[in-house]
Amino acid sequence: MKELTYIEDFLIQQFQDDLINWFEKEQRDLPWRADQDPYKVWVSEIMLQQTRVDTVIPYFNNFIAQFPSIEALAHADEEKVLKAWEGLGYYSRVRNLQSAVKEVHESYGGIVPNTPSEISKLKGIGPYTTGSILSIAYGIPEPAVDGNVMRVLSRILSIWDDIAKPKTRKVFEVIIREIISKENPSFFNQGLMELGAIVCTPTSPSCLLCPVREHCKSYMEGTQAELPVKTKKNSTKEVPIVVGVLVTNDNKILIHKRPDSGLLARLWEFPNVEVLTDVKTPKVVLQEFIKDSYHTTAHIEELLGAFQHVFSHLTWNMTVYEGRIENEITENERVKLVSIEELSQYAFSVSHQKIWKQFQEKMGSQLLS
DNA sequence: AAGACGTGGGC
DNA sequence: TGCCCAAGTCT
Repeated sequence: MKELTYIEDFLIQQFQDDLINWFEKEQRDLPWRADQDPYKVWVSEIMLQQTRVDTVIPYFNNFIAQFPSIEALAHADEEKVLKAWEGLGYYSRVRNLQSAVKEVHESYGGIVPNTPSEISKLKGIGPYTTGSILSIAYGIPEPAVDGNVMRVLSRILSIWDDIAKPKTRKVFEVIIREIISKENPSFFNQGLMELGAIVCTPTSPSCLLCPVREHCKSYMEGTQAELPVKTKKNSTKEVPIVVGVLVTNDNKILIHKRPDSGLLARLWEFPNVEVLTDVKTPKVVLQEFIKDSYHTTAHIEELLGAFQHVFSHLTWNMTVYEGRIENEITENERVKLVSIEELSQYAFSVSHQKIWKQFQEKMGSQLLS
């Protein structure tokens, strides 16, 4: 295997010892490190996907307090689960997590499986999460190759493959299988990630503080700032959206649940529609949308504001109006009229939370509950 | 393989 | 301000 030419003169045993000793001494005190409960390891690994540690900590504590076990999450109301994830992003993660937890509860007697083939069949568990759960919760020497690991190893071994390419992950998995500690795969994998998080950072790595500096080829060559090679993605598309915060005569707010798949699936939001024309004004587009969707006439009062919301792959250019509607809307699974207090029980995306905040600031005391 | 899928922080 | 990033997975 040509990948292994990277480690022909690599001191594996000494590298493992240096890395693991450093991790034992310097690891951060994080809530998911209190024990190795496979369920908690699992929840933390899902939350940490593409998400910063500091962001995850309060979500993790709250989530485990509400859903402390496989059984608790398996039986939980999806609405409450989504609410516990509100603001974390990538919401399909939590729907897949609950779905997989139900599968473990029903098909594995509530025990997280400990083989790569079984665990990787669960929804939301890909190659990285398979390796992280198996190594951290069960001490099984499987590679857990994430962005940190690719960055750290590309520097240590001077690997110039583009880490943005899907196939590059496999190169690192082959190498990890050769160099992973069979005695302590948990600390080996976590050590590599921790090193990437606090020492071998994307920009300006702290090489002088690095416990494995003497093993690092790019440090020897002075190329650590050029690695890893990572091609960048395309810029995002802009989508104009018009939104209405609509209040009934008895001060209820109209909210709408998003579809079961796609962007922000199953989250709640204020009525909105993409503005596909530049002939009609956003206000007119909104009025027609409300008439078609809810069979009621809205009296759009004034502009609440206009702002941008940037996602990873697109940007919403939002125009937000406030308005009044007659109290004759038929509620159903996806359309509800809620009081101000009730509204806080529903999970909203951040963009619509911002809208609600603006609305409350503007309306202030006018809306008494 | 490449694009969908969120958000907040750092420079 | 704008761009890149942060413990990926699914289609």
